[in-house]
Amino acid sequence: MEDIQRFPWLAELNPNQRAAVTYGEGPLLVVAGAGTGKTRTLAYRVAYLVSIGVDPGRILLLTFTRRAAQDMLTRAAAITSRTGLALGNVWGGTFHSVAHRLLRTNAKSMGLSPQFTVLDETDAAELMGLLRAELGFTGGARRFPRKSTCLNIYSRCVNAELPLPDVLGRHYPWCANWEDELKKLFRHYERRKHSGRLLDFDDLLVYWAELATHPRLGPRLAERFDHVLVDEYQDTNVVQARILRGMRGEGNSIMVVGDDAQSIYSFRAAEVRNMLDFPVQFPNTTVMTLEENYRSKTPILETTNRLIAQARERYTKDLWSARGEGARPQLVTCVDEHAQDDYVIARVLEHWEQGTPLRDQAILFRASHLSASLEVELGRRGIPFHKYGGLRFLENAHIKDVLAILRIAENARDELAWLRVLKLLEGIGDATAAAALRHVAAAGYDPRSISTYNGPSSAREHLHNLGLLLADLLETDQLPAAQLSRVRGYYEPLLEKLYEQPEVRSRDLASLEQIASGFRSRQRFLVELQLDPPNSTSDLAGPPHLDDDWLILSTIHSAKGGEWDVVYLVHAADGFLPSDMACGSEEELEEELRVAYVALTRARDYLYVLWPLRYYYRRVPSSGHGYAQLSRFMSSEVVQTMEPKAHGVAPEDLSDVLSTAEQADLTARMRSRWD
DNA sequence: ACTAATGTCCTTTTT
DNA sequence: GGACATTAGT
Repeated sequence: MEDIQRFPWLAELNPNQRAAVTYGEGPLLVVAGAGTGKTRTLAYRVAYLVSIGVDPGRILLLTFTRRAAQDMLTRAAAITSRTGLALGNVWGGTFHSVAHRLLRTNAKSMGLSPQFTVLDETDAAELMGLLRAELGFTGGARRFPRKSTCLNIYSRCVNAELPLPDVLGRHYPWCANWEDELKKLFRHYERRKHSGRLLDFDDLLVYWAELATHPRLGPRLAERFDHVLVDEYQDTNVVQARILRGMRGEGNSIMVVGDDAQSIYSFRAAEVRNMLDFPVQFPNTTVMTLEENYRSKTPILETTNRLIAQARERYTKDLWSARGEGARPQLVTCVDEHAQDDYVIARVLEHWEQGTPLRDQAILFRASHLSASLEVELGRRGIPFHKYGGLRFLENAHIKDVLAILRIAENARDELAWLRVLKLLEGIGDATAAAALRHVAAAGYDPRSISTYNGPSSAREHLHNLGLLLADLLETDQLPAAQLSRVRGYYEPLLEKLYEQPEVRSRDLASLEQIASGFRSRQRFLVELQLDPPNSTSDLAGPPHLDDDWLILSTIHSAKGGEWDVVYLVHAADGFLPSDMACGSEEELEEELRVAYVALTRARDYLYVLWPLRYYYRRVPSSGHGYAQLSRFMSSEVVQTMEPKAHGVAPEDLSDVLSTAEQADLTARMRSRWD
């Protein structure tokens, strides 16, 4: 009460939220169901702490994405500004980005080179592949696990803190007979990373954990912060939990927020137990729960409550709506994928005509490729949209090529970057690239020395130019965008020889340069790009115009934390949701159910669940004859439809009408049209 | 010895 | 369209 008089904005919270925001000493676990104001609570908490005099630079806010941290800090700043207070420099970001920041300044104390560079997932897999070949594990009678599998196994060992045999037995039984080879591979992987001054994503966490739990270094780090706040705690892994235990010092307090019903990252070794066991790991924890939902109208919430009621194991209770009655969710059966596209677009336009902007409507799907036909159709009809998730912009070959050149300038010991750049040249393959790299190593890793490598004549001029380019990047003090521009000057001529449609790729390089223009140092540009890659087409587009409006397309995973007036879940068929990739165990299926729950709980006013009855182009996993089945999670008892009949008309199957000879005649005529 | 091209199989979610 | 193995070509 006293607090409300001092800070009137606290009256904008409900009593439970307010209790969490103004909570005093000791660890705090907030179990917050979907739409119960989790983000709001964290933002107000930051604002509150700053308002009562906590130094913003001593607050650490850990979130799942960079965007989430920014959103919260923007909201917090808006609140404090109402009492005439600036928010200041709160430490905010993902575990990985904060880890990077801490390791960059503490590299020496951990025995790391301060010039280390970061390997992203594909680079790490590439290194696994390289070592696998060097160690002679490839080419035998028994097939060795592919490089990405090797990395996944390694990564799970690290992130789950489990020994190799356990991981193999539990998740990769078909690789169990390679245990010795894998162990050797991982040993070499560690060595090679160290000699190349490289850290992979997992290293960022692990080194931070080592720093935080070290008997002498840990306490020094912990006393650096007064408050540590963690969002989406249900999706952290045991290394992150260890970091948090280390970050708990004498005088500081820790607050975590999460919802076990929304844990959807166990494929990345996230551990719900982190959240459930928090009170055990942090003695004297206070637990608070938020159950009042401010997002969804009652019929939607009843549906999502019924949906999650199918979960075998669950801790959070049912939510109740503060928003009252509204339209019932609709389960829509479509004849095929095109009918689904048509139906969704028709409803989108209908809602738009009734006043709901496109940006307040979202189409959600389990896997990125499931929106392909919809994207084509939206493009054809001129309806603007932005897609979130599954972009893999950085994994495009031409983007990787260009960035590899910058990475050499940053860390000349990065052999992966070298090999990639060298193998672009004509006449240079694995063996010559490796020889060229030995030449550079012999010159003390001076990148300029590549000029003097006596390679095949077809590549000699390019090698010379590469040396000049690298010298240019090293010697001058240009901004990242200018450096990228130089790199493009070297690379664009190669681009035309290397790829089919160089214009498209060239445009991508232009947007990359656009992104680079936001950075002042090459190191920051490279690292930020790796740790926070563009995740949506809007990240790649220029700044939006005020009057622009666009529809949202998103993977369910990328939609986490979002909410929209109208939500369409498409491809709600067995095999897609749950994904047939995840039907191997009870645990995986449970997680798919939670994925479905995350999807449906994004809706505020209207919810449509759609599934196509028939698939033409893709094999349908469960029933082999082109017909799908409704998602096992979405029975009519769960989503109570008002639209019993199927939408769309299937084209008649004419495959038996023509004889084989007539078919051949038809195709022959089509083929010879230009003769 | 090395590179380039061809063929076959598989295709989730992301820091 | 990518990973990987195999084959053709220099």
